[in-house]
Amino acid sequence: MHFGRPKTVSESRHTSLAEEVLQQVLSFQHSNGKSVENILWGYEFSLGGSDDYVFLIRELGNRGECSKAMACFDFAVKRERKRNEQGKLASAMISTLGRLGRVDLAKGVFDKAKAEGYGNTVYSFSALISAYGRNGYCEDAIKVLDSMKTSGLKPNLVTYNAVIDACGKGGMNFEQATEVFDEMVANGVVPDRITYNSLLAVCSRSGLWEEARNLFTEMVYKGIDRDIFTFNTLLDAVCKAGQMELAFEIMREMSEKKVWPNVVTYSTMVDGCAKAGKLEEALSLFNEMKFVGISLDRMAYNTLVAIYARLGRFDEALGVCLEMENAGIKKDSVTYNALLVGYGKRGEFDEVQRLLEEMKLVNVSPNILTYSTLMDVYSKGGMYKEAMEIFREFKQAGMKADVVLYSSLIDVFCKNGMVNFAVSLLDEMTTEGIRPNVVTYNSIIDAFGRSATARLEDAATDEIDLSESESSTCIVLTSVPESIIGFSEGDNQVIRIFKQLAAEKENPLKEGNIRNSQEISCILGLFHKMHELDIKPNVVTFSAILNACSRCDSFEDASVLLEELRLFDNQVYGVAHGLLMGSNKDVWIQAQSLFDEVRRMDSSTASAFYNALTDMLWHFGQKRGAQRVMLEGKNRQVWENTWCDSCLDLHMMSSGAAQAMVHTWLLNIRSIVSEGRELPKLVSILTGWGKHSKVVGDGTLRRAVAALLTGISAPFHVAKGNLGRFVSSGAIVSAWLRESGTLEVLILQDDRIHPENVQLDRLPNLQMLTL
DNA sequence: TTAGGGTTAG
Repeated sequence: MHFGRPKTVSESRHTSLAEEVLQQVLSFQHSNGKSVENILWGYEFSLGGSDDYVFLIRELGNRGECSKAMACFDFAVKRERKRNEQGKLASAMISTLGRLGRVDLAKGVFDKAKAEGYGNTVYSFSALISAYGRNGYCEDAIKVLDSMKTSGLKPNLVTYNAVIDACGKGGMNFEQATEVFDEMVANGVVPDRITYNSLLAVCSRSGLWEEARNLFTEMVYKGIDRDIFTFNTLLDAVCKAGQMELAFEIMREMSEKKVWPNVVTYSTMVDGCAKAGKLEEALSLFNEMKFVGISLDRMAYNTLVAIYARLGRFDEALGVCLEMENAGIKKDSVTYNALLVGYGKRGEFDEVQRLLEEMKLVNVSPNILTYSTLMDVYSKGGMYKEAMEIFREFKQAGMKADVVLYSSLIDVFCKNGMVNFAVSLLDEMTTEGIRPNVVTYNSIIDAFGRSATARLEDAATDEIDLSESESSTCIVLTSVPESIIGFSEGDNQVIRIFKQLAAEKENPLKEGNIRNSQEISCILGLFHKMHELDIKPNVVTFSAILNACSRCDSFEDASVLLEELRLFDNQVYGVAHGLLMGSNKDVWIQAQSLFDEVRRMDSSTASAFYNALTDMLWHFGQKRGAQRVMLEGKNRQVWENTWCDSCLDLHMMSSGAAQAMVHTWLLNIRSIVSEGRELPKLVSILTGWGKHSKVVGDGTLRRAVAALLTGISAPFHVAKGNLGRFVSSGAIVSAWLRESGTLEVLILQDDRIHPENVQLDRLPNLQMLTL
């Protein structure tokens, strides 16, 4: 009935008396079913039938008063004699329970309604589908749709819309949602604006921004109006894909179409900017929003708090909290979690403690996100005792671990060289019915890339029960107890591991090479499992695989890993493999388009990929390729570092990328010298001393650069008081650069020789290098 | 029956 037209907000058909009753029921403290019933008895003959009761049920639901709403429903359905009116009440109750997240109760009402003869309606089926859908039970929603047909009912527009919506919320893919869409059309039900909006949401959740744009165009073509939901959902799809230029274009378009951006539009855009690392733009959108007179709501405030907290701009984050509370919105668990992440990641554990106490004081209970966050930041901060306490608290709260909590634990194990425990935990979560995701796998793949076998052998002699393990170097062959998360304190391996980690805190992880075929086969096993579970890899996976290649002693082992990369993504493989084999023109064109895609990601994701790719090339002696990739990254400002005549900043670079850069930079200042110009008085190379590496103080980069400088006899020495800074006077460096042999050592040569590319092997274009 | 936020990988 509302095809192509905006759905009008239906006139509420309740009486004013119903509002009075609502207030009475709401103000009734400590109410149980009985007392709500008593209030309702008092108005039995004055309330205007089921419309009033539907109003009460919905409004009580909106205020989270689940049991009062149920009491109201029970009362109303008992006094109602007409079946269709009882049916209306049932649908309202099912829908309300669905919104409250009480699917179990919704199903109960549905079953009861059917048994008592008023529930066999399209409405109650649709309501149940929606209840399942909004709580992520997509398969149940589809089962209800099927059962509806066997009950002799014809699904209508609302039913199908609810099913498509359920597909989106339950994480179904676009094809499956399209099947429902096709079935709907085949049954003569004409899709409307909401159908399309829900399909758009499916696209948004599966990252299909181009598909979303096609649907949007299809709506125009079919003459279906596009409303604020349409635009916001499309924007969300586009933002989630990091296509921010397009997002801004769409936002302009909506104003032209007189669909005015609202608080959701702005929050979506802000989040998109923030995720793409464009924080200044995100903040200025907030200002714009305030300027055009849109007030921030709870979500918008929380988004803003999260951005400031992540940036470590705590004064501003707390300022926003204050502003929010002044607007009458109390900090909730989302706000607290955002702050906890911010302080935790920066190691400000006193503040973490203070916030935890504050939460308890104002009765905001920690949820699973709070626990995951805390365990993660404490573990990463080396505070294993505290992490263990949080784990205990989490167990005591009776919560069930989810994919993030498992992944976080898995990562802690991986970072501490206990890959065997990590893999067992992966098995355990799968058995528990919790589906690992790409992050879970990335942690473990990355750990294999670092493969700290040495550390694991030490662990075998420790308190943890590894007694059955031979001192084998194959990590996964060592057996671990059946249950790691464990049920009781006594057999809880997580607690034991935390205890052990706390006891041997100062024992940094040694990185080693991938040494044996068993380890390779273990990684392959992981990849196969990913394919089996249909877990899509992402750029982090690719970086981890490339890093693992860099840890392979033999080219043959690396080839096995690259083959896995090929199975995942032909383009990334093509570039990595092509560059490794000695680049040619085609490979470089392919590489350019890959780099264009990487550019859309935030800077740390992008730099990690460039780092991994350059390292792999450098490791296998493809130094010219490494240099080329590094230059590309530099031109695209991947590392945000300083490059000038007096200083080279190598922070955040992998050792391969950094070494390639040192060569390039020295060639660059050599061109200054050969033009007869003078170098600055002091020239320096900054490597940092490992503050930014995963293992504090590790300084792998510093060591690699030191070795490189020694190797080419560059006259730099470590700066006084700064281990991570190499300095020299401009005059000395100039003299060295003018020496006859210097140019030759600076120009990178490939270690591997590829006869097929000989004609392409020319000296680097020095003009290109003068940046 | 439809839209936005907080946790995990590099």
